[in-house]
Amino acid sequence: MLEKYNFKEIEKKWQKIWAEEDAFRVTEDPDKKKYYVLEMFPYPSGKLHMGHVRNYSIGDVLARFKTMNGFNVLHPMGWDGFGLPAENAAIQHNIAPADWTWSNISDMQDQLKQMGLSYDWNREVATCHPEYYRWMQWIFIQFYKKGLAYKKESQVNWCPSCQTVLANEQVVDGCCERCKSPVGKKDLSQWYFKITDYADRLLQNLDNLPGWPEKVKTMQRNWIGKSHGALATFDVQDRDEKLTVFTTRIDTIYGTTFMVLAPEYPDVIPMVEGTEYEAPVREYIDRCAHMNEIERTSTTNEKTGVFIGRYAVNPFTNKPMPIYIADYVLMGYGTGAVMGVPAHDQRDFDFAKKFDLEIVPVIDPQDPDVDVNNLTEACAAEGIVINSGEFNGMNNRDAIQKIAEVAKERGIGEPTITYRLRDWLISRQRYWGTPIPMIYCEDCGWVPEKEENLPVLLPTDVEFTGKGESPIVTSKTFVDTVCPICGKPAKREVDTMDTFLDSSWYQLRYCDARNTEEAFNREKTDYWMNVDQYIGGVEHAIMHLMYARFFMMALYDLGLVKDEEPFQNLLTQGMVIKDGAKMSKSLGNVVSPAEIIEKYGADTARLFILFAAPPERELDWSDRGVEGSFRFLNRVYRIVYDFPQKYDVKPGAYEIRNDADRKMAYTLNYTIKKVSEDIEERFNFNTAISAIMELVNEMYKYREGDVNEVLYACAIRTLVVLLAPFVPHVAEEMWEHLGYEGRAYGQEWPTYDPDALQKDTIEIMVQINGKNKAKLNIPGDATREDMLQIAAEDETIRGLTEGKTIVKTIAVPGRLINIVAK
RNA sequence: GCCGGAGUGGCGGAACUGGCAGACGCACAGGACUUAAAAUCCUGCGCUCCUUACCGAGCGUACCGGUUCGAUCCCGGUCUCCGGCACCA
Repeated sequence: MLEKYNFKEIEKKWQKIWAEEDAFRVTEDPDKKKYYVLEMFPYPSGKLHMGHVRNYSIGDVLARFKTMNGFNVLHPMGWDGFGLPAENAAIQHNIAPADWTWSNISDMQDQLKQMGLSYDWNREVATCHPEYYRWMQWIFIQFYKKGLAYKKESQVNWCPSCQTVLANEQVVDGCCERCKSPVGKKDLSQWYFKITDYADRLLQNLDNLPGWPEKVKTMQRNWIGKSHGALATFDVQDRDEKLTVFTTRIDTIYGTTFMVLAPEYPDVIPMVEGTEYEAPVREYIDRCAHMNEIERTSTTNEKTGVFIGRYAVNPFTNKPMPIYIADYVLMGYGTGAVMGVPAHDQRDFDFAKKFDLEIVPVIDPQDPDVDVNNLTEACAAEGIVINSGEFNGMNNRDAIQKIAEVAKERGIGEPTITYRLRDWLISRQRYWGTPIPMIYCEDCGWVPEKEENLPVLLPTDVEFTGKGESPIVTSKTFVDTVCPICGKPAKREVDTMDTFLDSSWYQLRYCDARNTEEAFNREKTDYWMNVDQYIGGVEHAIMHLMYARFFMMALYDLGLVKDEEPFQNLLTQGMVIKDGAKMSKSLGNVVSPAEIIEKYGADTARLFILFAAPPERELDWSDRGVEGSFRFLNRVYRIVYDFPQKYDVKPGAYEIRNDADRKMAYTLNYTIKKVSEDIEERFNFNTAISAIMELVNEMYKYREGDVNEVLYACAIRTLVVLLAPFVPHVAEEMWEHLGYEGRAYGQEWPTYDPDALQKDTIEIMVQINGKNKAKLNIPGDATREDMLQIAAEDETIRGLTEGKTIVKTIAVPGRLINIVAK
């Protein structure tokens, strides 16, 4: 070990040793308790950013800590290799997406290795590798056979810039989640997964995930959007059609004065054909069809719509009510038809005002501020039912139950549950993704490729045009094939899978990454799964984390895994920001991990990022703060470097000779306790590190005095071991310098001596009427009675209470005394 | 609009179960070492007031109120910020 902390040489040296020793390889060991730490794998953009550094530093501390605590730790890493940027690179720079991606993977792997992360690289996966997507295709076929995958023609979200369809989850504020372009509509035949079959399980199981942040669970609950209500069926006057609506407020059905259908509602055209209403209705439908998501859902209250010339009959009042089409009704939710109750729904109220429709109040909130016969806005409050025949006088809550029951008896409705969640559209009109292993035969229809023929390889003879069709259609070798059933000429599906499929099961593949016979071996996944701790950004709260849960449930139903949930505990780390804003090129506040590692080393980068904030919170990057962490490592390095020159002593049982020894031993044991608990129970690495800093400060003070060499040797040794999970390179260097066997990382995590934490005398606070007034030294084991007696005999305290009547005294052992005096 | 979360010095943050608010670090100031600087080491560092100084007093965890011997923590209300959902019937 050199006198000066030369991080570059140290880090290079130890990374080489770890690689040579294959130090982090793990295998299943039924005799050891397992622990599976997983960080969300990156998209191989080619460059590591600070978010990655934070994510992987957190995971690495945990993995190393658990290993030192005797667990058999699975800590893998891989690449979410498919995706659009590779294809854009192909269009812009004429590079094959595969070449671009593999080169990025290689670069990023180097960067990760420079961080000294304890990954078992033997288990590395890349979703764009044929040996991975082969099993992705296999899983798709199992889902298909189970009836979970289907192809359907429908109106889909279309990103005009990415030239592909998007899942519902990928449309954010009416814009493409990736490129922010306004999303349009398009009629296409696409593959879907029946995630809606799992809506209730996805929702229910959230209650069994105490290790997940409440925030993420709430977001998923909102997204699934379970809603209790009722269906009610209305006859159309002089027609055979019936209109069924979904409502959560069947108690207001007597207040229905009109009906509204979504413009896409299938029965609209037959109802207007050949009438004077046909032309305006067709025009309105056409106008809606050409609006993009933003125009369509703009939240201005200005309602538009067209009367279709037909009337529906209210089954409870038998009154005819005009039927409209209007774009505020959405085809994708409920039934695409709603009953208009202007008195009690603001949207219906706005619509009624605009089209001069009748407003009939049916709930009286019994509020003096509300005149139900002269409403200026819809009244959604609860109250007493009025104008509703036999139901008058009921509380509206009871009426919801009662009217639904009566409707069911009369065959005009029933209670029902609706979800906001839609089926998952998984087709993408893109090249760089897993080919959907389906074949279309004129005679047999859609047929899966034979499993022994997998993988269906991505063709390389394609042209990247950037037009609205999968580039794979340009391949001369891919499309034409034969039907796996009848052997006639047939055509392959040219669309690829949404990349979120690839990342929905990678945690299973890591358990058995090199298996060429099956996606994963059941025994191995039974040993390693579930993931004990999953770590990643909160931006994946809905999409990735819900898709992965769905996959796991479906695989469970297929009998392939033992649990329904993939991730036992979830930690969502906060963003790394700088100067109060997200790091971005446009703001020019991007700090590159490569620069920091070059200037200070990986250990400093890791230490700072863990020290600056607790993991869930945003982390404000500070260049000065990094220097502080670097200074601390230098300080540690020096105190360890100085050690053998002064004392040729090994740690062992130490004797406490004086107060200084006692204080040193206390700090040492307290630090072990604090660091262990902070990592284990709270993931508060910031306070764990600050405790180690305090230990170092104490050691600097202690070594100035009369040193108990055995105690001091213990402190030095413990310091290095405690630091090993955080700053692995320099910890190993110091360990080696101290002349110990093995590796710091191979040591057992230290335990503390509870006796050393017992103090003979402690200082407690004395309060008078709740205000701090004095301090008192008392024996550490003083009881409540002892404390009160000591206080009563103390002159200072007598002085403070002189002339006052003591009303009450409170004593909390080890903490304080409070005297209430008048 | 509905549902979450947060608000503490100049800054990042700490206070874990209602018990000394501000640990640790950054920044800043002063000192030691040095020909000098860097590095390092030591000291101080919430605000206001009193005091030559020592000592001390008051205020203080977004704001208003409550419970309690005692509140950053519990309860009620208000404000602000962040996140999610949203013409979802």
